[in-house]
Amino acid sequence: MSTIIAKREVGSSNEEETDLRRGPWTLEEDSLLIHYIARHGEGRWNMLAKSAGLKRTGKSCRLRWLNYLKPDIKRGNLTPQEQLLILELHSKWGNRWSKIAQHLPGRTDNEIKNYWRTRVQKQARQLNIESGSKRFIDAVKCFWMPRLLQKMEQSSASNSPMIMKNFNNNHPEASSMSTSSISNCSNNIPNSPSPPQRELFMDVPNNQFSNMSSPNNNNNNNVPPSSDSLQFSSQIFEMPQHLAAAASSSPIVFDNNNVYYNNNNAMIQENWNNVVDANGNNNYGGAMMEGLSMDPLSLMGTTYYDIPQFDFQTCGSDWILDDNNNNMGDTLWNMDSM
DNA sequence: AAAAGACTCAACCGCGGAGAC
DNA sequence: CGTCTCCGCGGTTGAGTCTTT
Repeated sequence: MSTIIAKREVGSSNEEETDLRRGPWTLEEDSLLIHYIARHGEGRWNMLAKSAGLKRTGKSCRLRWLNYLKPDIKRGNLTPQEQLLILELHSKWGNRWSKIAQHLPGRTDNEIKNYWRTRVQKQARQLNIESGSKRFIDAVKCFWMPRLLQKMEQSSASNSPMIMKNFNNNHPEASSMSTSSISNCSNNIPNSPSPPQRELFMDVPNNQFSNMSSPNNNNNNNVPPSSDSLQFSSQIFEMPQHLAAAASSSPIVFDNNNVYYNNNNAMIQENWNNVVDANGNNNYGGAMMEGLSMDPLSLMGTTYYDIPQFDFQTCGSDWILDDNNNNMGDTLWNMDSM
């Protein structure tokens, strides 16, 4: 319900009293604003408000236009890609909402800010983690972002084998995401028991390894890669189609020698040396096992996982614990709630 | 079905920077 | 320089809606 306030304009010779409306905009006001901007363009908001016959402040007009009426504004929930980008950019720039919004076409700073406060900070509250703290940033990087990626992969795998391709095309800025923003995940994370099962998680930049994947590691971030760390240096990683199909429904699990995946509710273990692509070729053996760079040209095939400068390593699903030693991984970052 | 609590998001507020005078 | 106005940003509010009890 709109209210009307009386504003006394001090400085005016006759102390003109202007009635200014506040609160929700009416259709009529929207129409006035849209038509005025269509004719005269935006900007000079105070003058615009008067000229358009709107009893609103220039600020209010600007906000209404930029956050709601502007034609190119996108409606609907943020996609996982957009959420990932927000997390990434927020880790870089903090609460610079307008700057972040510039990288999400059609999304407003207000929308992003609301998303952050209502979704992201809510998760932090539930975990008794101070949002913005190092620990919270770690959790975002090590759990939320990987799971967004996983979700993106799953949805992409079911629609198209070109994992991440569309994401990169739609978000060229994402290709400049730095691995450093997804680094050093373990500093404030409690030590974890040895993971009984490993999922593929994006983590750790080149030459930096955390203790998240190995019970043998200490807190030194620069310890050498543990035997169960697996790192992809290449940006192009071909996934055989049967694995891509498996990945569309449940996580694929890697270790040094094998890939584990779900097939009709049976856990399949396949040695990398036996994994073949659609042409019957094995491109994965030694290179994959050693976590070495793979030649993209040799991987020309049918299915690609185009990973935007992210590195991966295996890690346990229970390595991150909250203050009560509950497994955050089980309870947090429920992507459906995002 | 109703009340209470939780959540969402459009809109407002205060502040600071930029530019004009 | 100092003052004023405009603009844009980030923080906050609160009405409406949804969910839970």
